[in-house]
Amino acid sequence: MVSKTPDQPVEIEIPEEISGLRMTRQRREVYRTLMQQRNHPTAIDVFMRVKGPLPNISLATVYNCLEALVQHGIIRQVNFERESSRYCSNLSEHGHFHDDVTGVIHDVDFKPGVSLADVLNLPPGAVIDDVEITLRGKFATA
Amino acid sequence: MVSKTPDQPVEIEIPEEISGLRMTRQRREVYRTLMQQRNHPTAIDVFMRVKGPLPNISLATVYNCLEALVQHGIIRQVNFERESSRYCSNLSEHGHFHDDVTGVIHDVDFKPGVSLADVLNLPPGAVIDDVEITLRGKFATA
DNA sequence: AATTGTAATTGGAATTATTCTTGATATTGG
DNA sequence: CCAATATCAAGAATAATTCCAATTACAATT
Repeated sequence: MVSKTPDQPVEIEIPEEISGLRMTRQRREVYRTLMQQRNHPTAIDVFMRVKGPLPNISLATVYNCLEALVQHGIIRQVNFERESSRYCSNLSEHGHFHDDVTGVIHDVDFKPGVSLADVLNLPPGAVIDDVEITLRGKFATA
Repeated sequence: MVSKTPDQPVEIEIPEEISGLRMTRQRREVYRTLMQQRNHPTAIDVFMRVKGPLPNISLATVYNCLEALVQHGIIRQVNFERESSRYCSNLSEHGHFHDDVTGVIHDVDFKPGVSLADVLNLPPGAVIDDVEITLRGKFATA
């Protein structure tokens, strides 16, 4: 049995509906996974994890759930080059730093008060709906 | 024969070797295409275009050439979400704005004098090797 | 100019991530 | 409860890209 030690990830309560999307059992587990596993899992990562509570779920359903969650703005889809998409439940505007040595992805927040227009020469009249900032590199060896 | 009208795209001279990469006929044409066609073509776009001067070139070769050119830092590969990769010969650091209405991609330059670290809370010790900034949106209707 | 070794190219098969299709199940409104 | 609708599962299909084995081109050397 799972002991509910304090400070351990306890079952997260997820409402019946989020942003107009009905939470089915499958969507709930997919979303719960992303809430708990903050390391930007791929669809397959999520699939393997969700198989615990829902052994009969199919990969197609995981893809469907992820898509539905993305469409409703409940999670974000993150792409690195042409690798498998990754998903994250951190909705605050942020970029991603991909450590080429370990493969770990770190969220990178914007400094408060800066806007894109301060940094980029946007084409006049452009209305930005979505921004994606991805960095690759490594950590300096002490 | 081709008339060399001034201001028209004239055959671009491409040396025997660039950044240590030997220029074969195929690589030369692929590169020439990217120099002339600045609208971020996909591999297939390049393939179709290069079939003019080299009717027997294969798609695999186009992919090989593009990869070789990218590896040697002669061109850049640009990705939007999970769409086909696009390629561009503009090596100056810049981002891309994807117009969702027309599909056109616009280069977006950085304002002079700004550095990433001014804008982002980079993880301490992170050494950035590559930056990708992609924007999606549309143009305001006058 | 022939020879030889290396690198590049071709064409097709294979792979990978993802999407689509279809029939079965579940869920909700009346 | 029943019909309408939405969701799900399983596997087939697709699209982009990569891999592979067999030529072919090239460069250096004789």
